[in-house]
Amino acid sequence: MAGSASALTPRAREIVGIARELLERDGPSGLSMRAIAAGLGIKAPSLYKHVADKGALEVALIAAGLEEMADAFESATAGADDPLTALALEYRRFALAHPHLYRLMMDRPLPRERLPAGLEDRAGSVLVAAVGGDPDVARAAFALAHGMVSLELNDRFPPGADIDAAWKAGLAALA
Amino acid sequence: MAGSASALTPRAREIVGIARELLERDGPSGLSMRAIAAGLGIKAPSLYKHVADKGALEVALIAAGLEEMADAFESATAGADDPLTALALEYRRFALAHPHLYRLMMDRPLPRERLPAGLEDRAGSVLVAAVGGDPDVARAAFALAHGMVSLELNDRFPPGADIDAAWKAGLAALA
DNA sequence: TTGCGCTGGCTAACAACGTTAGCTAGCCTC
DNA sequence: GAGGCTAGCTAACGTTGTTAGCCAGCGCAA
Repeated sequence: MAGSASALTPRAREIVGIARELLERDGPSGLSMRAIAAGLGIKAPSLYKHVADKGALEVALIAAGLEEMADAFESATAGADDPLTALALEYRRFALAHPHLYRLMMDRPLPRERLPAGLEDRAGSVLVAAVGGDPDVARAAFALAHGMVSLELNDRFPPGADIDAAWKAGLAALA
Repeated sequence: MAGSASALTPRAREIVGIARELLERDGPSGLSMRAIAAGLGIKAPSLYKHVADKGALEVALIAAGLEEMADAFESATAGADDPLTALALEYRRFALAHPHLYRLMMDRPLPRERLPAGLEDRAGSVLVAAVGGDPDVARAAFALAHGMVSLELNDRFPPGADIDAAWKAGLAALA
């Protein structure tokens, strides 16, 4: 049996929902099993009747995030006259809208075998298409986008830096 | 060379040294106060006679890493005929040589006020020079480099992806 | 109706974590 | 010698993820 996100029982999906809220509101330190349980009016050990462990819960959050990103990318580039810029805007928008989720998704190796098959490729193929078909350029663009939002989220640019201009310079070079 | 290390007592510098070894060998989960103390043959609470808390210890590790990176960047670009490529190679080399340290340095907001003044700018100015003076292009190059190593460290590229070629494509575009 | 077993709660507990309080052995200085 | 500082110690607290074991309620079958 495949351990994908859609294979979750309804109660497990409730748990993931609360986890998502906690993560987005309070950050990773607020994402404790006891806090999740409290959000459902139950005690922490009861969660283990529905979820294997905290890692599985995080995998579910990651999978949901990847799915949302892929959806957003597809609708952002569909029929856009400049798909690369549209994709970049959407990438940044998603990351800034969900900073804690984005970090959870990106700041560790991907647990590929615990993820639904093909999920990872969905967002990737949109990018390759937007960039004109060259996978090396696509990977550089992916790195540019991830680097830009990662540095922005972590407040790594000097105060007063023109982040829009940096995006523009990078995208213009790769186009 | 007025670094944060000079603000530390000798014993504190020993502690940071053990912490560095533990982090690099066992990753962040191996970096516990008890493990650090054990490496010195003492008990965890004794560490607090020398270091304010674990956060301060991490700041010391981050500062040391930034200093090493700045040194490496300066000697890598000094007299290079292609400073941007030399910088990129050195950036990647450092990150792959110290993956856990690199993540500790980059995966969170910079604690600027606990860091030696000017440290952050040192590496930055090397990059701006290597890129020709345009700060927007420099930030895009920074993002490209950080994104590339971050994705590589987290095994984010598909198996068999030509990472060298992706670097080359990105750098060629920004040059 | 009685009884079986599953589901989904619960309490108690454990190990590991960062951290604080309070004690003390040894050493330097007056 | 006396005082005080240094740097260790033990004991303990609160929090974390997690396991074990118990029990109420429900559906179902004999």
